[in-house]
Amino acid sequence: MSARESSLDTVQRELTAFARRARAAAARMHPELSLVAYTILAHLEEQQGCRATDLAAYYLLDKSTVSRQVASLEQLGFIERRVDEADHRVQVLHLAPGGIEILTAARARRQESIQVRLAAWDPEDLERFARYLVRYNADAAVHP
Amino acid sequence: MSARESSLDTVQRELTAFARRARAAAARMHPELSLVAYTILAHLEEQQGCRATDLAAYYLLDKSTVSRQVASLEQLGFIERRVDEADHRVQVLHLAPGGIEILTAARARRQESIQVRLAAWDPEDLERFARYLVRYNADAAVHP
DNA sequence: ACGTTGTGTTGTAGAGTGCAACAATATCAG
DNA sequence: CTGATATTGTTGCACTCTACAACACAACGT
Repeated sequence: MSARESSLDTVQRELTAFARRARAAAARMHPELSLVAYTILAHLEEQQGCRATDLAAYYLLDKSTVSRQVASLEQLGFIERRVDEADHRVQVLHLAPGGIEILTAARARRQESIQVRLAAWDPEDLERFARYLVRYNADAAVHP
Repeated sequence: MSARESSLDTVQRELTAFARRARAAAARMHPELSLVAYTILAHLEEQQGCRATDLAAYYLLDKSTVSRQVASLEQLGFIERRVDEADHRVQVLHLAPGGIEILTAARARRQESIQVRLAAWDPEDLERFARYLVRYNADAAVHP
């Protein structure tokens, strides 16, 4: 096996292992907010004015799944749905005050956890790791 | 926000995004093998002679969940259960021929996909990325 | 021998998901 | 303008994954 194949193999294996643990880890960190819910709220914070269809496309979810998640998040008072005036089929999603609050709390707990976990990392390693992850996800979006 | 905090934030966000997509991506790549099933088979290949309890601990799953997954995989002919002679409570799990076959096929498809995705990466970047992921997962195992 | 601990199974309930069918709105061809 | 088609989102349905609780069985300690 070449060095390149070996690296690819490692990347695949480690990412798979990570993905497998992520859901349970998220549930432990913030039981009140599932990984999907957390992700949607974080996405809405980044990109104010998101449509449900965009979320479905980005996270590879069925539109019905997103529809239910959104309905649930709205009922909990975490997000608001505003009908787009230009296109009455579209609902534009926004964070509600309650959503901002719980997102902030959940993220703080996640950050605390990751800070402990990566405390021993050099700043350069951390920065490079972050860049690699961004690049990987960008590549994954192009070659799904 | 300091550079370190910014990097931590990016790592967290990108890993979350990745985790969110992993399941659907796996389902697309090998519909006959769920992400959990694939992970268990790969784990068994690496570590011949695994106990169900070890799998549960490693992947943060309930023992009942692992029990059902294992039962399903055995019924499909992908793994074998052998009672440990030294401790009759323990079932040692091994890959069956069918499991080796389907694991090989699924991994090939995953590798093909990841190869396309990371085709433009320099070997050094790839190698560093792989090392970072290994280190991250090791840290995550220590600070769960 | 008996209580405790460890390993795995089964019952139950709930969340997450995809597919198919549907309603409402928008767009485009004629 | 009108009707066909496409887009956006919801609902019904079935299935998987999952955790928790209760249990059975084996092993280990006193």
